[in-house]
Amino acid sequence: MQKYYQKIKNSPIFYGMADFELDRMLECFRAVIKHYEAGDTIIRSGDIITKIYLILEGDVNIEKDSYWGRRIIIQKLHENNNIALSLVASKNTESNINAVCTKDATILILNYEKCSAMCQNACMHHGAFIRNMFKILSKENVELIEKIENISQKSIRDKLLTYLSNESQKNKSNMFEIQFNRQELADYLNIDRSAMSFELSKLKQEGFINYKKNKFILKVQV
Amino acid sequence: MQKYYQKIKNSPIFYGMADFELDRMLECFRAVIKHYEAGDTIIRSGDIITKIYLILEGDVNIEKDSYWGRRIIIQKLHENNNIALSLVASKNTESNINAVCTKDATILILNYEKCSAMCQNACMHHGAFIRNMFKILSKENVELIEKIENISQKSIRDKLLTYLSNESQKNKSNMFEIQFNRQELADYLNIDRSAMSFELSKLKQEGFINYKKNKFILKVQV
DNA sequence: ACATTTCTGTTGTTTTTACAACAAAAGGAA
DNA sequence: TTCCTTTTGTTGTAAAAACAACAGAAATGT
Repeated sequence: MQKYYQKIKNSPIFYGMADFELDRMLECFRAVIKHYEAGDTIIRSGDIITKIYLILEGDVNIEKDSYWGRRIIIQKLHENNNIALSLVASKNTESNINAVCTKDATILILNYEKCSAMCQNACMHHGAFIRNMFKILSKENVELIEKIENISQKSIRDKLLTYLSNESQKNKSNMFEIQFNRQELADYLNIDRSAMSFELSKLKQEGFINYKKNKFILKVQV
Repeated sequence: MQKYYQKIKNSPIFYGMADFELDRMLECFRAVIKHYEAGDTIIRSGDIITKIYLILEGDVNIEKDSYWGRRIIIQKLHENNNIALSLVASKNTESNINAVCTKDATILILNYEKCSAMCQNACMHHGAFIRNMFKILSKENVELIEKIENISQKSIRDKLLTYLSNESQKNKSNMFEIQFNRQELADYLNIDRSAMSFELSKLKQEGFINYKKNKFILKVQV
């Protein structure tokens, strides 16, 4: 635990807490650290989620299997992200998603149920913690809405321009670097990779954008 | 305010509060009630959101205008829903969505900022309130993920079957009634209405489903 | 009951996308 | 460097969806 203390302290979910408060919380939550290898399933669809998972290292995908085989990537999570935080609040709710480790990961696991039952009123730090959770969930909400906006566009071109425009706004610059490679971007936008590459080429030719690998320049105000 | 007291009391955001607590909260939050007519814009993209909006009556759409004209419906909100709750937590964040009244509405507006600044520690009911908000946001999160699942399917048929299957699960029955009419369902699933109607007919012919108006029977386990 | 409006289903045509197969470029390892 | 692997770009074809236009059904108002 000591090895990861700084990381834990700097994570959004413990934001603004002094060391002594953090120590108290970790104890109260029965915090444990668990390691997962790429390919491991951390949460399986159907599991009852009663714990909070904080990614300290590694990558995790939130996926959903459709009944006819196709796998949908809902979110890609990294360091400092929480897994399935929204499922903790709705008690005794089965998970409807899988959380799959895609890059060797270290996860901090907090027994939220136990703690919230015990110290809802007693533990003075609980209030700050739940406010942090609320903020995290809010942010996630905004991101999900953004994803819906992106994939709700009706053509590949519109999806790309909307996505790039959103990224540009977030970076407050018309030059920015994206987090996805081409296949991942296609998965995120729910389109065919080759068709997307073709459309990117066209957009470049027509002077709307420029790019090299993951660095993009949005030349038009969309 | 008295006219809507029971509605307010029974809303999820004030869940579990006694009358005296509710009174105190409403005062603390500087609660006001505002009426909107169908067509009114309640929140405009660019607004800074510092208040909590609770729908007591009427319908509200959360929409996003794409830069090339098309309007995307992100969510349809009704009685007991909160508008843009996720934007309140991220302080000083501009709204990136429009909230448009689609059926004459009565909205309870709470000055969250003022209250949370004043009584974060003082007001003993604030804790319960934020836990309620957390739960609401969690639920919304789960619904957004479900929408992403639905619209991420690659064919109209798969979108329909996924949506119907999810509805069936929620109703714990293979017979259920859906909340959308055909045009609204097509908007929600991001597909063309007529193409959707055609696919529904095929699914009925092939024996996968049966339906009459908004009542559906899912005959297969998908 | 009748007229009018709204909602739903059907069909043909055009446009867009997915898919497959391959080419070119970039990145790593020996 | 060279070989091999991974990523990205290109093209033709087949499949799917959007679109438009209309017909029939259901709901609504008078």
